[in-house]
Parts: sequence; C-alpha cells; structure tokens
Amino acid sequence: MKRIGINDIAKKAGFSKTTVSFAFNNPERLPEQTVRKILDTAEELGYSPDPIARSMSTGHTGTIGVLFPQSIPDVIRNPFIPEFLAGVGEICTREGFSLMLVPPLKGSIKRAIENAAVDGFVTLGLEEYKASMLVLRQRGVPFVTVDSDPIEGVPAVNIDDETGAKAAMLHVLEQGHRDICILAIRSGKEGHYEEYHGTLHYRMNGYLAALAEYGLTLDRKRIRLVEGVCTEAGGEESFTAIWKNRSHPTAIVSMSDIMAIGVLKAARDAGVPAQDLSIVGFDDIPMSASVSPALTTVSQPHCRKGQLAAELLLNSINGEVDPTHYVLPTELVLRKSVFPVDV
Amino acid sequence: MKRIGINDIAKKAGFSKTTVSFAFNNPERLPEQTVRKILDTAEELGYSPDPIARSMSTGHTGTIGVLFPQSIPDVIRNPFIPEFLAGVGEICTREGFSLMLVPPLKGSIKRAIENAAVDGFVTLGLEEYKASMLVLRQRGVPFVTVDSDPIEGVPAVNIDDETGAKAAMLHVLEQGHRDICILAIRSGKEGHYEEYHGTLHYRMNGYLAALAEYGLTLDRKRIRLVEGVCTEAGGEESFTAIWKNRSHPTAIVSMSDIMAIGVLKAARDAGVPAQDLSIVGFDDIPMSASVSPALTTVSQPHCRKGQLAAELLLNSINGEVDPTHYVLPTELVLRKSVFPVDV
DNA sequence: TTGTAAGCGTTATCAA
DNA sequence: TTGATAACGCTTACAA
Repeated sequence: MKRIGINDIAKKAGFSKTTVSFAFNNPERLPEQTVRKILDTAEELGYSPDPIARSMSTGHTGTIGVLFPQSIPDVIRNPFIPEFLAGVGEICTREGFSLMLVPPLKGSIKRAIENAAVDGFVTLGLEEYKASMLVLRQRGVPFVTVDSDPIEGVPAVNIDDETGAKAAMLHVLEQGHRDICILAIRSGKEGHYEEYHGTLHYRMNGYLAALAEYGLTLDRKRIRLVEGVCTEAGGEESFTAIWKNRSHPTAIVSMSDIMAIGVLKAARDAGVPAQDLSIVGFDDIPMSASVSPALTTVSQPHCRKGQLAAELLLNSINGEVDPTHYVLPTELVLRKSVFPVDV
Repeated sequence: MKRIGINDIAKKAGFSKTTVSFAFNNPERLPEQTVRKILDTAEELGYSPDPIARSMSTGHTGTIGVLFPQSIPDVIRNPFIPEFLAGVGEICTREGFSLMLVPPLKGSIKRAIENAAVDGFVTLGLEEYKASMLVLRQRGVPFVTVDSDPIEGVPAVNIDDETGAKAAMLHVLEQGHRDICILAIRSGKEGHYEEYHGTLHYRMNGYLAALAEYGLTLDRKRIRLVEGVCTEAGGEESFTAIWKNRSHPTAIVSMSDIMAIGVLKAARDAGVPAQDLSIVGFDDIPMSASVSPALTTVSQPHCRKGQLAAELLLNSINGEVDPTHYVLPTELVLRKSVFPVDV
C-alpha cells in the first residue's frame, strides 16, 4: 500500500497535478467547484502532503536549528537552557517556524550541521568555533552565534559577562571579604585562567578587575581559583575540595548558579552555618530564588537572548542580515547569600 | 553564485554523479585514488550535501518530532519537560537522530503534523486527541503517545497516576488530616471532576479512592476541590482563594508541584506557619527538593518516560512496532511538607 | 570500476 | 481556468 500522492488525486479527480497543487496552495484562483472536488477526493483518499518534497521544491523548510556543543541530555538539564529555548520558541511560534534541537551527530558537529534540514542555525556556546564556523559557512544557510566570540559579518548575541562578574566580586569585597575562592567552570585548562575563552574568559576578567580595584590578585593563598564541573554535584565536590584545605575562604564567587547551589547544599550538610560562608552565583536560574538562603547572583536575560537570536536569524533568512554584535546587560541581584564579614 | 552540487563536483573531477555519490557514501567500493580526488575537489569547491535532497531520495530524515499541545514557551517552562526531553534526547543521541520540537503551527496541530519533516512523532499529553490521531494516522509516520488515553494498536507510555495520587492522599489522611483541599489543574471543567480526562481523571480517582477508605467524600465542606492554573502564580492565587474562606483546611493535596510551591510561597507570605498547613505535590520537579519545607510529593520517572517513548518510536520506525501500553510506576517521596495534625 | 537513467513528490513556469 | 513539463539534488538499480 503506497503513499497517496498529488498524482493519485489528480488521476481520481480528473485534473492535472498543477490544478491539484493550486487547490491546496492557491484555492482562490480556481473555481470553487474544482477546489471542492479536489479537496474531497484528497480527503477520501486520505492524502497528506509530503513536507520533504515540498521543501525540495520550495527550497525552505520552515524550521530553524539550535546547534548545541553537547548531547541533548547534557545541555537541556542546564537550568537556563529551557528559558533560552522559550525565547527562541516564542519567535518561532509567532513566525510559524518549528524548532530543531541539533546536538553533535555521532560525536561530530560537522555531521550534525550537514544533516540538519533547517533554514538556519542559532549556535549556542560553540567552543571549537573555528572549525564549526567553516562548516556553517559552507552549509550555506544563515546563522547567528550566541555566547561565543563573535565573528565579523555574522550576527551575534552575547551578554556583558565582564561587567556582571565584576559587580559580583565588588559586592563581596564591599562586604569586607578578603579570603575569596573563585569557583570556575572546568574547561580542561587546569587552572590556567589566562587560556580561558569566551564566557569564562570575560567572567574571569570581571572578577580580576574587581579584585584589582582593591589591590588584590589571585595569590593562591587568600584569593584562590578552583575549577569544578558545572552541575550541582560538581558544586558539592568543589566545596569538599575547598573545605579540606587548612584555611577556609569566607566567600565563594561562582561562575554558575547550579554549582553555587551545590556548594550551598554541601556546606549545609557539612554543618557550616550560612553566615560563615557567603556565596554569589551567576546566571540567576529559577531555583536560585527558592533555595535558602536565597542566592545572590548575576542575572542575565536568557529568554531575551533567545528571542533576539531568533529574530536576527529569521531576518537573515529573509535576506535582511544585520551583522551587529549585540551585548545584552547583566545585573547583580541582591538576595540573602552574602553576609558582611565580622570585623 | 549558485549552490555547489554533486554535479559540479562530478564535472570538475571528471567522474559521474554516481561515482561522486559513492565517494561519500560507499567509499570502500571505489579505488582510493578516485575517492581522494573527489573528496579533494568537493573540499575545494566548498561542497555541502543537501539534506533535503538526500531525504527525498532515501525516504527518511533522521529526525523525530515531539508533538506538543501548546506553544514552545508554554510547554518548555514546565519544569518536568526538560527531564522528559533529556530522556528522549538520550535515545536520539545514541541512535544518531535529531529532535524536532513541534508545537501547533499557527494554532493548528494538524498543520504542524503535516509540515514536520520527521520520521515519527512522540505526542505529549494531547488533549483533543481524537482529531489529532486521525491526522497522525493519515500522515503515515509512526507515533507513540505519552500521557494520553492510549489507542488500540499504538504504542503508549503512561504513568500510574491513580496509585500515586492515592498514596499521596493516604499519607495525608494517616497523619490525621480531615480538612483537606484538593488542588486540581484547571481544565475548563469548573469543578465538575466527573468530566476530567486522562491524567487529571486518574489522579482524581486516586484521591477519591483514598478518601473512600476513610469513609470520606468530596463534601464541599471539610473535603473540598479547587482548580488553579498550573503555574507557580496559579498556586499563589489558589492559596488566596482557599484562605479567604472562613474555615481553613489543614492540608492541601495538589496535582502539581509547581502549584504546590506557589501555595507554599503564598502561605509563607501570609504568615501561616509551615506546620499549620501541610501540603503534598505531584511530579517531583527538581525544585521540590530545594524549597523549604522540602516538598513531599509523588515522583514519576520523567526521564524514563522519554527514553521509553523514544525507544518505542525508533523501533516502530524500524518496522518493529510494539503496541504495548506501558504504565510506569509512581512513588510517594516523603520529605518535610506534611505534618501530623494536632489532636 | 564507472556511467546512465529512473525515480522521490512537490512547486513553478509557460503555454494553451 | 487548466495542463504539460521542467526543475529541485540526491540515491540507486541496472548496464557497460
């Protein structure tokens, strides 16, 4: 039992393929009777148009892809990804586009890019962007980068990581802390922060700039750097690592809320009173407002990022590319997890 | 400047289309030299294969769709959706499939189904399933339903809502509560719970079964039913509605964690001591473990649901359909939000 | 080992 | 108002 096609309808209804196609796509140009007859036979035969064939002919798919650097499970459990996707999805919904999640295919981003039947890509935090950008260029569809070092001529959306990070660190310093641990996201650099890229690089810069204002630097004694896996468990492990040291910091400045929450939990489990360990996060994920003490953190407009990226991409698809590199603001959200240091 | 195609390579390299195609897809059947030459010219010309044309030829896309009843922003902010998608995504990643999010297209699920270039669908909690199922059937690709009344011959994944709900209510009753408010998810039935469908229906059944064991029924006095919007704000509103009554329940049994958390927050804001209002949720979203008091709730295997659905779908796509209707277990998770009633 | 040619199911161009 | 017919870019029998 073969699939019913436009041909079968044409035959049965006694018209040509063209007419049938019109009946679906330009019904106003056909006599009502013809349209009715064709639609009826289509219904009768149980016809459903083939989206692939349609795309083949029209040259577009009505779908945009969000290109991730890691597998879907890894990436979607990141609590701010859903907010970002909500932003992208909002524009998609408005403009009648579908959304495809494009993780590396069998470990290869290149393969993923080549295989995705989409009209364009939003790339999220691509690391090995040099290679991927080439493939994207070659792929021949427009793309917009989010959270990666912007490329000349390609629309980009980033946030002001440096300002946000600086504000976070300044706040901690203003409260009198001088024994501080920076909790960075592990990226294989083993503490060589000079080699950090993109987001990590800018956040680090912000932290260091704030420290510099107080005449401080990463001295590995009172101001230290620890790297952890960017998950709640990673935060717990990091706390353990930090705490097993002889001298404890009075504050931890974390590059990610989810790690900060892990630290909070581990600290509580270890019986450390909240006021003995201040902590600031980054990202402002939904959970951060609910934990106790509520997490002071740097908020960034996740949803807006998604919206803007999607808008830029859709414009590019329509031939109106705006190669601006947008930088969205970040904001320090004061909650309850930073305490003034006792004198 | 036209797109580079397989033809251009063939011409430039001095081979036929077939040979070029082989060089990409069956390189082992060609002499190494030929392959090399073809790959080199492809590289040189900046060739990228067209996934649509490929799909047109092969008849498959390597993509599965997750069909949602609402827009992407609405659905993805639901805290358990990411977990579910992680499960689906895990299988996709393993099998080299991509994932397409398919919300209603311009308000029409039918249009969305017809337009999505996918090899199959996982449908999530479709309400107006009668109509949609017909369209899905007609569309001619396999599908698996999740969280909706199962259909003969179609693989289905559901959870044991009734048992879970019953356990939740029993727990509250065992703690001595007799003034209880059931907080249901608003679905336009205006309190006529006999008309609830699917998930709501089964959860309600569970609650009522537990009450029956204690000789209780929904009497609208001590045992009441309130419906709220399934968001945190909806929970807060519901609390207000419940509390403005003269007599207050000692426990609230909620059909959703997110609403329960809203209630918790509103109760705290209203100055109600935690031990004066017990509460049980449903779903066990990540946040439920972090709020205080930590929420006692019914957990369901969101991720496993996604995995199973994806596995069933992929099997169907491979022609091995298993039309079993799976029912996954739920489990009462005892935390801190239910207190024994004072005698 | 390589080439010819027939699809795949539409849309779009022109002509009638 | 309708109908041939040519794309669209690839895969894959079948032939040579």
